[in-house]
Amino acid sequence: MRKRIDEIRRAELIEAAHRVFLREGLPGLTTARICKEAGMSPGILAYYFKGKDEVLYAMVRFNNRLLMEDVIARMRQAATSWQRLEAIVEGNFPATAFNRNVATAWLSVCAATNTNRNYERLQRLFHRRIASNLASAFAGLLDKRRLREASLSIAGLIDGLWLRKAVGDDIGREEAIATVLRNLVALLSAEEVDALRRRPYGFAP
Amino acid sequence: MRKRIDEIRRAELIEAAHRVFLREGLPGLTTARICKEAGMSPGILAYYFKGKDEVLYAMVRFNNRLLMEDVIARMRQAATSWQRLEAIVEGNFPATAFNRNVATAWLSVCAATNTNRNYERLQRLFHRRIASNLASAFAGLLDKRRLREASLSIAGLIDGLWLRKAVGDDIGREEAIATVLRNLVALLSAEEVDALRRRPYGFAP
DNA sequence: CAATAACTTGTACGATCGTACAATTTCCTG
DNA sequence: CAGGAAATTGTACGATCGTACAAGTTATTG
Repeated sequence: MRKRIDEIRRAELIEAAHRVFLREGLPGLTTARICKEAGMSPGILAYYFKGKDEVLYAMVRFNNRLLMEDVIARMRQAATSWQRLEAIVEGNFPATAFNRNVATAWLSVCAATNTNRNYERLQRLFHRRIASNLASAFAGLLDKRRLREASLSIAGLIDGLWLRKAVGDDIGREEAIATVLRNLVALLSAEEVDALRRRPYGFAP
Repeated sequence: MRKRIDEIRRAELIEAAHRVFLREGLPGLTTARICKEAGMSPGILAYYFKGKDEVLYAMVRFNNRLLMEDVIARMRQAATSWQRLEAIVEGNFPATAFNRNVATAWLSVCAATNTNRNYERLQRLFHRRIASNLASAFAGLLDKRRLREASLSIAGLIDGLWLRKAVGDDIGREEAIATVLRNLVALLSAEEVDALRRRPYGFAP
């Protein structure tokens, strides 16, 4: 039973940290507030974690995993390469999460990447996953140069729209998705778009 | 002579704050470090500024103004609408500033926008300027809907590429500019691009 | 050359944070 | 029901930060 209560408490603290993080921002995320949010004593954090940084790391890791799993689930339901691309884009703008607080939180983590090695590793992994997913959807259709161009454009635009959301721009989820997909279509020729739409998932070049 | 030394010291402190900011990040930007960087006593900051926040505000404001003036200077040299667009894009990736530290600093400011009203006002103004510049370059060519689409894509992609730079992605200035311009061309029809290239600056619809 | 204003220094105070730790309570087991 | 391990509490310590302020130095002016 020891293992059980351990993981329960850790999960509770991580969830509490997440709520505080979204409400107070990264500078406002203190150990005392996390414990209070979880309804526990201020000292409890040091018992289940090595320190504050470990909680943060676990929190970011958990949310990245959540987003990734959502994207993967969407991709599994895709029948064509085009639907796979839609799944990637839509998955990167979760309906319940595309708001200013979440965007700001995400931005804070990116900003902290420069000083915190753990964050950097996490972000790098996260970005590689997106690039890998895009590459699989484009597989065999684009050469290396154009794949890089499309990936950078799509991934960059997704991040950019999140950033605009963070600074208060009035962008809706549907508009964000439409904007990315519009750019995606524009970057490809009509024949390429048609090929993506016709090509079933799992197509090997 | 009072006004003179006042502004000199203020400028020195702002410059010192800027250097510390780029080196240590937003969390590492302390009053003591700013003063030490400027070669002054720790208490001097309170004499020339109301507090730390005012220094930060002045610093961001100063750098935004610098970037804006560069963009405007480039736009003045443009002979056609297309060159105006190039000026906007190139001006948003300054050769000496498109590096990871600057990108991280910029990101930190965006992340702080949610809690700091002054930052929010500054960022909002900054974004309006870019939107306004883009609108003037597209004037008469695109209707309201497509203007919004193009502005959101271009401005979002610019911000997104800065974000990728901040998290360590290996993106060069030329590649960033080329990516944005490539998307811009893709979003327009061949006739529209041609019209932009032919149309002299100052064209009235 | 004073004397008054402007400028600069160094320090000290209060607040806040992360963390360690002894004390206390809860829970399980033999 | 004991008794020891696990879990939780509350506090206290050191470090760091922003700011205020008295004291000291420099410059200006009558």
